[in-house]
Amino acid sequence: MASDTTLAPVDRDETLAEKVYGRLRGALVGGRLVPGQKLVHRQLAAELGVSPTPVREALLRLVSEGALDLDVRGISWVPRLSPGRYAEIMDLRGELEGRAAARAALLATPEEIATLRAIHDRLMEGRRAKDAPVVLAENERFHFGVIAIARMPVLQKVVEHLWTQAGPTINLLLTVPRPDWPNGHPHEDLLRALDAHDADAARAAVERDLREYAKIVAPLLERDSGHGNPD
Amino acid sequence: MASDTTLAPVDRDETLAEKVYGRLRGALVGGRLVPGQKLVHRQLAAELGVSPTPVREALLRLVSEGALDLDVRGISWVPRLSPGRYAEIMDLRGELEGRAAARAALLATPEEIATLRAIHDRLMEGRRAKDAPVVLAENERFHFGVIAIARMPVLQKVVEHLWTQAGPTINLLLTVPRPDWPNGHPHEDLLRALDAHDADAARAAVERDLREYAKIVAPLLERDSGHGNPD
DNA sequence: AAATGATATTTGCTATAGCAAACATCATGA
DNA sequence: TCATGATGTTTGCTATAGCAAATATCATTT
Repeated sequence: MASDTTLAPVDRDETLAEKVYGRLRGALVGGRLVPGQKLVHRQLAAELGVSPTPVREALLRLVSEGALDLDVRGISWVPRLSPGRYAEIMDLRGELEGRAAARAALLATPEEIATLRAIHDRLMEGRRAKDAPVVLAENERFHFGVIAIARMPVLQKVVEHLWTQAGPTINLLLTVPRPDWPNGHPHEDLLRALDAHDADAARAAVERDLREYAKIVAPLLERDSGHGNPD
Repeated sequence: MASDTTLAPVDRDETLAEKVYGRLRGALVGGRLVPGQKLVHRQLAAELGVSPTPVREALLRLVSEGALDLDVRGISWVPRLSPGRYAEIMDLRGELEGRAAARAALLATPEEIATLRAIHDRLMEGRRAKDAPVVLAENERFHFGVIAIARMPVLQKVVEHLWTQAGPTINLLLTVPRPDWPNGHPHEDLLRALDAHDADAARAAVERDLREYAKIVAPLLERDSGHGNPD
């Protein structure tokens, strides 16, 4: 996936700042950081065993992506998403991922579809095993796999940022029993649409996926979206 | 525009990093940084009279927004947009700004529309005076004014990032005579659509604006999008 | 003349230090 | 008991220093 051209692997090792960023982003989208939580860069630095500089850099990057809030004093917070803002994020994801799925339906090769299907199988297996981290990881892989097929790098970055912004809400989801998808999992609709090169069906499948997902999470946000910054 | 509620102005003065970011972003969207240009944080720091730290912070923020490229060695470049990538950016802007305009058509008050119209008048006056900086600034104000009416903060941030990414291309635009909009300026269509609360027409106006804009810029990109990093 | 190699410079990354504002703690006083 | 004020700590921001890799410069060699 990385390079199908000649030579030149040797990807430089990540900087510390990138590692810290990756760790924090993982914690966010894994729901291990709770909304309202304060992130103190010196404390994090001590915990991670690095100097404050790369931690500060990672925090500011997350702020610029909208994944963290920065109050007037420069303190980073895991934001409490208001229901309205959450709805806007999911709405945009639906529009953008739907567009990517439509394009993917036109471009997908059988191999790519098979790869996606394998990801979805692992997702379902993780769900049967009630292994939340696996479910979350494979779900993310699935969604970005579709975007990769569509070859839309700008859209990909936008959705990555939206994904991170909605990340902390999923710990709410984990507190509630997962739905059983009486009409079948939307991913399966999407896979069929890709097989059939049916762009409209692909878009509809993604939109249904996100809509049903949001329908579960939204009510859980009501109680959660305080306005202040209690510490 | 900032606070129509009681008390509490006193917005803390910007940090140096924010000032540097603002200056660099302005240079990007004003076309004063040429694609392919290398940005060396220590040199910039010396020019701006600050230490390397806030400059580095500003550069990395722009990188995370996609406005600058970072090569493997950690050097920041003003990216050369490929025609395909430019098209993707404008396509996404069309979709997102179109959506915002549609919503703005439902929400806009007469006062808000009047404000927009004043902005557009200044834009046209700047154009008659061939004052490019004014035209660019008022155009940006107009587009984000529409988004502000729509009350879509997440979308706003996304479009800001897209705007910055497409920024360096406008110096290409400045080399070419501006079109005369034989069918009238799309902004005027949009203003009429807002007046009429016609969401579909508003969306169409924005999409036409961006499409015709892109039609001018795209051919200019062909020659410009080298792949390498000449210095 | 071209290639090679040594040296000096540049440059990004990380760590550290200092400052000022914010915050917490606690003693004092009404 | 509660308010006030002094003091020490925390914390974000900026500057500075050191390191290592990359780059540039230049002398040497073939």
